Amino acid sequence: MEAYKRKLTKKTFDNLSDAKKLLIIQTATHEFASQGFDHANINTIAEKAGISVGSLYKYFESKQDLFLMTIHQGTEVLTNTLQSIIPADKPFAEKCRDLIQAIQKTSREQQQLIQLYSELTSVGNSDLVKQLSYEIESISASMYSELIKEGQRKGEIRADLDPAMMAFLMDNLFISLQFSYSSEYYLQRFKIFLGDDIDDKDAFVLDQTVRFLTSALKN
Amino acid sequence: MEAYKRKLTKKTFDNLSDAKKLLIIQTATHEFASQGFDHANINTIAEKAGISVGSLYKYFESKQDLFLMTIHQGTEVLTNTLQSIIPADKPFAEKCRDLIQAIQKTSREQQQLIQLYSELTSVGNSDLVKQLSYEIESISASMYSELIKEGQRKGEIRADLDPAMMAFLMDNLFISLQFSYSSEYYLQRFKIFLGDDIDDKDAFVLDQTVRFLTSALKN
Amino acid sequence: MEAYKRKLTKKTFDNLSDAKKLLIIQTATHEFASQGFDHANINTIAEKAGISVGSLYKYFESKQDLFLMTIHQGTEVLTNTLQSIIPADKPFAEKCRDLIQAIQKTSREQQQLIQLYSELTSVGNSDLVKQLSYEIESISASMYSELIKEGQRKGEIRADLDPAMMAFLMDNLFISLQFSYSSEYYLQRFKIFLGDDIDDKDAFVLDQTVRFLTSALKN
Amino acid sequence: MEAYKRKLTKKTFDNLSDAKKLLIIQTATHEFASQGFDHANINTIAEKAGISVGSLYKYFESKQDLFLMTIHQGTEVLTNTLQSIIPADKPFAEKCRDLIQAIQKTSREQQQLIQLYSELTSVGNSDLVKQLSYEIESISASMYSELIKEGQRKGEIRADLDPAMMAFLMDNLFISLQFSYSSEYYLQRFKIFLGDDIDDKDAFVLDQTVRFLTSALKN
DNA sequence: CATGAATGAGCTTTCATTCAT
DNA sequence: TATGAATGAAAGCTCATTCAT
Repeated sequence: MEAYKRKLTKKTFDNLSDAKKLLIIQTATHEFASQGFDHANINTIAEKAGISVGSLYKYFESKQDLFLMTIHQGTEVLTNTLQSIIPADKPFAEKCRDLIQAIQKTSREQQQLIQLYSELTSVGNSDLVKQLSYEIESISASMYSELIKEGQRKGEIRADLDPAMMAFLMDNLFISLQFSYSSEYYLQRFKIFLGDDIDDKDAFVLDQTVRFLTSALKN
Repeated sequence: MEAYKRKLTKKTFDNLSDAKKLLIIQTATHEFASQGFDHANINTIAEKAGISVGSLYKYFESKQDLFLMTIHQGTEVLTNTLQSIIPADKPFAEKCRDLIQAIQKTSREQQQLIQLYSELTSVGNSDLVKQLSYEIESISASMYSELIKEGQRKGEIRADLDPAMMAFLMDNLFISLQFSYSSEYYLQRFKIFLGDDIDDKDAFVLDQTVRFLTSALKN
Repeated sequence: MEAYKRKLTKKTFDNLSDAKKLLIIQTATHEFASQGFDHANINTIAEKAGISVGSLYKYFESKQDLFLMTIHQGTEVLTNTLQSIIPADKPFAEKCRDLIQAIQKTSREQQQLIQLYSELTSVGNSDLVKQLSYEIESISASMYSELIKEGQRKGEIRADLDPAMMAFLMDNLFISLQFSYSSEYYLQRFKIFLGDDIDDKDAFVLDQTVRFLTSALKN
Repeated sequence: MEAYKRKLTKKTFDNLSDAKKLLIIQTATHEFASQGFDHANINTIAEKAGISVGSLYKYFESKQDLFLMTIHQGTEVLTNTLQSIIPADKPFAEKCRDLIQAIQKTSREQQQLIQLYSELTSVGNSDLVKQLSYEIESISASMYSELIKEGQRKGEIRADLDPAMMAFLMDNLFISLQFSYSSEYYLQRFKIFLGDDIDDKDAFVLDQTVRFLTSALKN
């Protein structure tokens, strides 16, 4: 899995000023998130970022690389959230609550990042995509897994549950929730299940999900 | 939501022999599932189905309509599975087991249908897409919701849980599982969480998921 | 010019009931007039006329033939108007007035026919078009020419003017006026010259055009 | 009417060398004039002009814009002729003669431009078409109108004739004459009225038309 | 290094006409 | 004689990528 490693950006991009790098990333993120990978337009991105296509291709090998880099950047933002919640010294149930609350908050604030992530499937299955998905998913996998194990050590979580599998199920719930708050299609579906006033129901959704999750795992 | 209704196929398609209809649906399903909506090629579909493009456009208004029809067809297959499990006279836990087992089975057998479904987001948000998504999701929504309510009536499921919300969380888990067994990207992710030998772990996944779910809801 | 003669309709069409013939002609006229020759759709015409395309092609060799037939029919209507005005026993000036008034009236009532006529140029230059245009134009040519000659015999019109040439100039004026009342583009132009309230100025246009024309020719 | 203004060409076209611009304009003019708007082929134009379709679409938004640009260019040529004749210090009758002579000359030399103009109607009625037609027609409208008014001030033209209406009638005659010398259909018609030896009759046509026109207007 | 003009394959959709029934 | 399903060539337009300046 680790075998193939390639940088997503060329040195030329790394040498850019932070301001310019940020501008390019933001522009690309916006375009990919709003148009989807296929309909995103490289020329438009270059224009909106105030650089030439020629330069863009000096910084990135291809459209795909640019896309994957925006994902990579976005993931850091999301990972940081996990890092700030999971290691805390709190009971499992409270961490669950914090995580779900964070999802509700970031899904709305960082809508584009979630939308980006859900475009990953459109891109085909190059080695690069595999590498990236590994980077992304293995972080969640190990963090949630650790969270479960810790809960089991502390006696909060049943010992007959497999930590990896529970991490997987938790992540499934969290990803679904993220999509439900940010993608148009999943928002639709959210409303079909719960009614149109989703945005007034944050507390309800939070409460019920915490109950569901803690009850599922608790000793 | 019900206001706008349009047939996905023209009468000319309905008049076709069952064999021809099936061939077209299968060909289109395969193309859309393997290439994604944007990269699917109408000319290729026509050629592989042994008809002319002209005819294809006599049967369907547009590429989008053809796509949505394949989804519609596919959904029926999946819905049938639900219909055969949920009304049964069994305890809730057993129905959960049946449902997850069905997911494991159909996700592999009907891989294309799941892939198709995950393409729905690429298509934009026409009224037709909304109508279709409503058809699809509201069936699951109501069936799972009923399942929960029944469990509550029978005292199997805690009364403090909201049936609609629990239906939503269940469906989230099930959809995630479906994707994990059929989409390349989610399969990757599945393996990152649980190791490469996914296909040998059906029983394990089934068992753990049932535990998780029943424990989450049980009284 | 007379060399090539071919019927525009097949015997099969002639054998149809008058009602059916009329329906086909009206439907085709409407489609060609509103869409233009190129964008007119044979299948649509058949459908709206309540017959099959197959039948339509039994009645007419081609789209072009159908079009030319509608023109042919339309011309008769317009020619009738000339026939009713020119032979009358009135002074030249009054006939001019009658002609222009007729143009104002029929251009609005039979808008489609004029629009049809202006599509003749789009059709290319087959022998059939030549034959048809000859039929149409030679009638006006000879009638206006006779009108002038008669005016000259009666001493109403200057003898130094060539009747054929004057007929040509008159017809130019009349055709331009017809277009100005029926084609969208020429109506625009009409308004640019005379202001937006064209429809309130019939009397004015009539009066000024009669003055212009009679003064141009009078002895 | 002036409200909506859009450039017909993109900056990229303006930046081209004059030779290249001219080549593109000429190629497009030829294609549109010979094939008509609908049958003109963008790929053919690009090929004949020695550029790629991609480039053509970098220079022009659409087929329609390319077409309208060729008209716009053509109009300038025609307008220049008016500008050189109408302001001269000559009697009205002589200006008429000059105008008609100019029509006979340019209609043959610039046949394509006239054919182009007669295609304007095929294009539908976008705002762009309206804008362009306004540009074209209002120039003739005001110039002819001024010509009449000047004639009235100088006592050459009857005071009871409305200048705008007379300008309209004059322009009708002139446009008809232009078409008669350049469009195949109208040339046919010309010959039906005057006989096949049109090209030997320039002097005759000129003389008779001047007589007609001056007599129509003179005091 | 930066630029941005140029490329051209590729794709959806239309519609006059045919012909088996 | 009537039908209408089937055909398939044809055309406008897009956009990732290159490369001369």
